[in-house]
Amino acid sequence: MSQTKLPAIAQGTKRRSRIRRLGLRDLPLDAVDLAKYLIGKTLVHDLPKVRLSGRIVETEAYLEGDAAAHSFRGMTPRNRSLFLERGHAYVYFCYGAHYMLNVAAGAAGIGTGVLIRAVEPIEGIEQMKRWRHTDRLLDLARGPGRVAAAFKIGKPLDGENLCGDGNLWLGSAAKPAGPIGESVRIGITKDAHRVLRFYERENPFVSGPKRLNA
DNA sequence: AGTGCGATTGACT
DNA sequence: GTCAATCGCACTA
Repeated sequence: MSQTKLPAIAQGTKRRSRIRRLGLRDLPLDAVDLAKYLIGKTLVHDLPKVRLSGRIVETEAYLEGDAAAHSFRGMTPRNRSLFLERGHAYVYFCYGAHYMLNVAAGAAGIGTGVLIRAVEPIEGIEQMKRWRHTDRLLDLARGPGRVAAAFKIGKPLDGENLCGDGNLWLGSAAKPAGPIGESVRIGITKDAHRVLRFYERENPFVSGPKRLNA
């Protein structure tokens, strides 16, 4: 009796169970804690024919009373998803060309969140290459606009609950996160001195200038 | 109704 | 390294 030949479906089940969906209770309440917590966790987008997934390797926190946060001047039609309970997606369109994915933080009514700035691709790499119009693995999801493009994230996913049973979700870490680095946030002009950017050190999929990634 | 600008990217000197 | 593209939205009037 051979044990080596498992049915394909059983192998698939076993492989998939390495990553479990994160629930609301898994997410720290505080935006800074959440930004650090998400490093190393998995971002998954299940499309009809393919699963896109990757390790989150760079994040930024946006807080209450933070002039750089979109919520600074209160709720508007654009930023309302940022005020949802933690774990919801806030997808924002910027520079006339790029979408960016945030994970809302805090309780409902609090406009804080975490920007996903870079992801190390794991599954669906061929599709990501096609959509991103590049074969360079390192460039697929290095930068917030690229993350959204590689993972096919656009306005329709704004407000999605990433801790529910939807197609876009957060998963546990496939591999534990390495040492976490900190720096100021990239590309902002207000409250620019605050150290609210977090990344996995020595990971080549992290964006940003070298001086910030020491 | 008009204006300014942004949590960026890709192309180019 | 520099720089233009591009457009939805918030703000002013």
